[in-house]
Amino acid sequence: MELIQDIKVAVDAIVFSCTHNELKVLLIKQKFGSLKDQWALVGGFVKNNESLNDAVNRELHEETGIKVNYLEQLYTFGDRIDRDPRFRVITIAYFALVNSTQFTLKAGTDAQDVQWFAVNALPPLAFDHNEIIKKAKNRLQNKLTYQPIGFELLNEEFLFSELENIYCILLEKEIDRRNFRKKILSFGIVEQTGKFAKRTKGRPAKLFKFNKEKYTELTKEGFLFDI
Amino acid sequence: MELIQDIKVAVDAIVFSCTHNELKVLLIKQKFGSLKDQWALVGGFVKNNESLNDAVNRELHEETGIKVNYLEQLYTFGDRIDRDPRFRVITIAYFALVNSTQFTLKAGTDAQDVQWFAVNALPPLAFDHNEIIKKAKNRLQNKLTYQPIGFELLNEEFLFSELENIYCILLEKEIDRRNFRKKILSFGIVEQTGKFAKRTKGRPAKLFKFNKEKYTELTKEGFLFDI
DNA sequence: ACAAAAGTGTTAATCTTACACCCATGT
DNA sequence: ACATGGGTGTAAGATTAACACTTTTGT
Repeated sequence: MELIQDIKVAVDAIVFSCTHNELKVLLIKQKFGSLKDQWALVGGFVKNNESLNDAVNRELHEETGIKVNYLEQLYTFGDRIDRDPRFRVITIAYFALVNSTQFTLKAGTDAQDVQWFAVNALPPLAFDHNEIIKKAKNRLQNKLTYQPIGFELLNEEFLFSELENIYCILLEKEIDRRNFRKKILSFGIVEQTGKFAKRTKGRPAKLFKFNKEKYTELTKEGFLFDI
Repeated sequence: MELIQDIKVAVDAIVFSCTHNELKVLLIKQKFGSLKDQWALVGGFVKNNESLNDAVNRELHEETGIKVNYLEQLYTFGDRIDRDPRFRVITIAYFALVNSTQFTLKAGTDAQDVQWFAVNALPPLAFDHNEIIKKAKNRLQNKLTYQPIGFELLNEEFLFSELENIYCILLEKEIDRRNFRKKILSFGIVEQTGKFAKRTKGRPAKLFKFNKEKYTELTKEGFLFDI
């Protein structure tokens, strides 16, 4: 290389949750810097002695304090060389799933504000973040059909109607309640807890939980989750 | 950021082909530098004013001169901070498919040697390249079942037996010839050319080709390729 | 005429889809 | 007793899987 390389490396997290029958994404507005007053994904620059994974987790912790149930690398955005107008930045985007009922949002020290936004009604975001979220949503929808990640958006103990709802909302289509239940149960990776949800209306509903160990084990034997 | 960020950004390409009933990957041995005398993936540092995509294509061109049929971003490796002992490097890995009968290998200016290696019998490679190839092979196997990329390893005009062979080898399992043909043809994305392959033994075989436009069109209507 | 690879159809089994009524509880 | 959401079974249709013989050519 003739010139010294001068490319900054950032990470960004697309944090999804599902509430009020909508898929939501977590955005922050920063107090200082070029992103002041602009909604953006949670993220920041990677430190020299920090793995990429550590970097996302640190940013998530510093800026929002949430605990994610699932995190995976999505894609590295670095084809538009002016995606950040200040200087050349590539960003490694991660997508995360959380159960948003498990905590209340509190803005971190650098953040002016943190909020959930419906993915289908986003404001204009910093840089190429709208595009990044689009890609993440796409990956989430695909992945949902061939990996049991829907559970990560729910409480550890959940109702079948809640699980069904996740699939309805995220895949944006109707699902037959009976067939869905039959299929999921036939996999043998969801089990009854023996408990019932107290409710104010209707028949009390059984609480279920996802058996991740069982799933891992079945996967080794060639089992394929497929909705 | 307190300190100046000092992370180098590289790209690497895992180039697959399929010959002699084996999945092969393209490796190079460099003339100079720390990689002298060690087999490694095609790759190198990204230039300041160059997109990631351009960087891979440039490296492929400079180091090997091959023309790939398919290229997609695989994963960004940056969790082991000492994966390159010299300094911190993250690499964005791309996986590529080529039809290796379309050209003969010639080492580029910086390369001492370029060769195809059977994926199941690799020598020890530079850095974490063995691990990267493992991930790429995995992705290839998965993708093969839900996207029509097998064609990218073949000539534009191919025999059904060749296509079948690709699937057998890459998925490492037996395939029923009759069912396979029926299924592929039922998709309507493969068509006869009207030509026949000259051959020295056995009945002459029809030449087929993949209709990519048709596939793109069908995809828009919700068609899912699935083997 | 034989060896080699290509081409082809049917049937049983499995999986998927569509569909509607009863159940347990709170008010 | 009624409103609400939970729970369940069956039959028709579609898809997949298993399986073996005939065809065309070169030698």
